[in-house]
Amino acid sequence: FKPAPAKNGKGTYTILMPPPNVTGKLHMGHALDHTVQDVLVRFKRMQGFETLWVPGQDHAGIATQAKVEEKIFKEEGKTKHDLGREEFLKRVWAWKEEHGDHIIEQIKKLGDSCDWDYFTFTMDEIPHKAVNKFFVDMYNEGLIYQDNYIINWDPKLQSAISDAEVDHEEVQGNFYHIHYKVKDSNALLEVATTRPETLFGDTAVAVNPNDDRFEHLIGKKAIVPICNREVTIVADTHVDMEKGTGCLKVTPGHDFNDYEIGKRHELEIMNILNKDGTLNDNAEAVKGLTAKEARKKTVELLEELGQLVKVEAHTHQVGHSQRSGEIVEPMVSKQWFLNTKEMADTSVKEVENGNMTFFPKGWENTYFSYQKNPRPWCISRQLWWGHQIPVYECAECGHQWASEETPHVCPTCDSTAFKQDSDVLDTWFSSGLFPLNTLGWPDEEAMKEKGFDKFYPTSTLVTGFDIIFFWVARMMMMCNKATGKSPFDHVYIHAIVRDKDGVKMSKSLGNVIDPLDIISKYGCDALRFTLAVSSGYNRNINLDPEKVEGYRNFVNKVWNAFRFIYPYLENANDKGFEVDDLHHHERWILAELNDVTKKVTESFEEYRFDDGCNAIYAFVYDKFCSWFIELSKGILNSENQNLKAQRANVFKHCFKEIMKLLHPVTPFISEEIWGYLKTEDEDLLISQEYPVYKEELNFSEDVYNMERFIEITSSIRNLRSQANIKPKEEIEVRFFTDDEELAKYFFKSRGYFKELARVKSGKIKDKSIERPTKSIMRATPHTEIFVPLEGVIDIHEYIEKLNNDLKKAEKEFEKVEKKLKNPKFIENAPDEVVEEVKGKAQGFEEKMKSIQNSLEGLS
RNA sequence: GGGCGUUUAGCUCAGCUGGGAGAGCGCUACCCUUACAAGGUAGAUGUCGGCGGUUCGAUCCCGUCAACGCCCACCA
Repeated sequence: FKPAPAKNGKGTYTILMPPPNVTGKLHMGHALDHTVQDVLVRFKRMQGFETLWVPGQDHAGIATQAKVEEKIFKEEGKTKHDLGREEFLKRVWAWKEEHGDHIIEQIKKLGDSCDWDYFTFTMDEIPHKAVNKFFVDMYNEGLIYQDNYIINWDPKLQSAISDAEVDHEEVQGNFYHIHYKVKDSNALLEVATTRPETLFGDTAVAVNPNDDRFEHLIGKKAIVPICNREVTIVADTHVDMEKGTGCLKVTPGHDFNDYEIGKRHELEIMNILNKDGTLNDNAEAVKGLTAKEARKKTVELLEELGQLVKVEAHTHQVGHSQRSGEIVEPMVSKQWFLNTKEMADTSVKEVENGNMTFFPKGWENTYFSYQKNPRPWCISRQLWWGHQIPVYECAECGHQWASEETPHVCPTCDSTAFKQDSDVLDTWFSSGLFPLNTLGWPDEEAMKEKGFDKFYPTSTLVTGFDIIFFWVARMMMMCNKATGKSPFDHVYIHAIVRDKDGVKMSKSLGNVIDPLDIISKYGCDALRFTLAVSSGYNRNINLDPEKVEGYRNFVNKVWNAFRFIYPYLENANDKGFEVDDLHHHERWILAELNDVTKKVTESFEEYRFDDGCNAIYAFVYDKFCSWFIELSKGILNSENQNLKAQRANVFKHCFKEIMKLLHPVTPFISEEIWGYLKTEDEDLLISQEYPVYKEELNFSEDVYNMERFIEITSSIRNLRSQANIKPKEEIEVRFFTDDEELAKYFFKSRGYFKELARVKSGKIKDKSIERPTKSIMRATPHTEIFVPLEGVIDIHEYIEKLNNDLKKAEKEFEKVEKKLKNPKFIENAPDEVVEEVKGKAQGFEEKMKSIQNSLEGLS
């Protein structure tokens, strides 16, 4: 799994594994994500690239801290504050040591061929250094700053969270219409709000400056009900005259819009909430209540005062914390921010100018939409588990500075009485540097050792669309800022795995499919093949275990095919084969193998795993097993040692190539079978060279003939089935064709018709000869096939069948004939298309004639 | 409110720059045929969401309508 020097003039190929959380448990999403990556890595490795797949793990600030807090409270009845920061962190590390490996062990069951020596935990020393370096650089550039700003507050976690961590969900609420009195006037302002309890934090009422209903009141004072505070009536264009009552209460401390209005009008910001989301002293009348309780109480008080005009039902979007599920409270608070304006610009440009490409391309839009209007990223979290913010403040002189290393004294006054900021950084701040820190950045020695210059920028990032902003965009921004280069060339966004009905899997719905269960039931290769064959440029994969079963059967088919061939391989002499000596069936299968090689390679290179896997499946199942093996049985069981040896050589060659083609997708079975096929000086399959398309193996004439052979054989079988002829019974068949070349080929293939369709004897004549009676027939565009009527068949049914065939042929004929009669078609269509259509018309006509003749003979 | 996507066989989906509609699963019939019944052989099934346009020709390009889904947005 370690990078080996590149071969065949190839370069390096690097993938970073999206690091699973320490608290994580393996799910289908991982299985898909890792299957795709492992397919790519094994494919590129075999192609000769110096290939590195870097695994890692994320410390997952909030999730981990919450888990450990819960455990301690359950077992000891203590909170983290009872233990203190230092002791609590010790406990988290202990938990991590004990349980952190769980998901890693699960991942290994998927067959990931990543280099575990590169394993990086986001709280390791190097990532810590990276975080500190990046932070300090940004701090010194002024891009990281501390500010009082309105942020999303999670009252349950009691921490700020970023905009991206807020999900808006539809909630059934009410529109409360409230009367605000106007000072020195009898006028009443009707204000509509969904959150009456925030009126305690109102510091203005706003109307649109162009709204003549309220024009005369602008600049006057309104009186906030219950607390009777006087606030100014301001004019602001943000107010929508059509919406609500056209009159807006302004709560700059607890609403993002109002905050902006407040800034424009220099309004006072009033905080009415405690950290746990309850109302504080500033809302005397509802103090200590939760927001929900306070809302009820406020409405009651308003009713008593006669200032509640009406209540209307209203559905609206309310922000919920992705982490805790709690309703998020906008709150003004002192936090650390990263100004991402320029970084976002750069990361957008990098995609626009093609330095980084999305597959499928459509995801660009999503990526852009997140970054066109970036707001400052709130990076501080009021948690303990994570990278503590490397900013220090001196108690003596008040100096604040950022430092990569823990300082000994204050740089301005030499005092030792300084304190580090107690907040930690958003987990994504360290994940955003993952492409750098996994390769040793910023430690020069580590960078050298890990080959930073060789492996950075990485090649492909494989992930789901849900973290395009969280992770992809942040890596683009931060890594570009740090190095001037985008962290990857390609981003492949794969689908989301859903249940068979297209419903997202969730614990509560009980529709979760556990990859480990699937593996133990059907095998890892079957799961991998299913996921790969389901992955292209699609957005959803509806995973039905029956589908996995189907591909398990395919893996089994491969095994059985090998089991059949294996004993014959002792005839092989490992000399390979001379192209000139090849039997036409051998040329055919080699040409087909050559084709599928090309198709698979091209498909994998553009992340069309569906196309690639389908191509292998069809080749192995239909071409190789159904036809080549069947066609070979005669030779394999014959006494002709030369032919047997050559066929064994071809078999061995094909099977080895098939194992190589399959290896990226089904590494287990292919490596196992390879063990029986390889020569002594050949190494493991994983390090073999991937098959390459060769022009000289493109035997198109043999492919053309074989297609005819298959067509005729199937037709004979069809007739047999129609006449209820016993499978073992041998029959006489007569062919009529005017194509001399074809006739020769059929004659040459007579032995194979016998083996595959139980044809006892067959005469090949041209169409001028009288057709046999007491027979049933089938027509192709070039050949008529007659089988004597042996069993009992329903003559009416047979006539109906012929009529059906005739109708089909007529329909097809009419279609092409219509084209040919259209002078504009002849004039405008390319010559080759016209020729093609002419050929088809002729073929259909022949077929029609054949069937008509036969029908006439029957009547 | 803004944006994006999807609509093709019973189900899940593929159809690249326009030129005779495909796969897997499922279904039907017959078969323990000497690798494979987790199999074999044969077979049935589509107004390519509706309407209009461009074109010699449209599943594919343009317009429009409809249904479904997703994302973003400051909770009046």
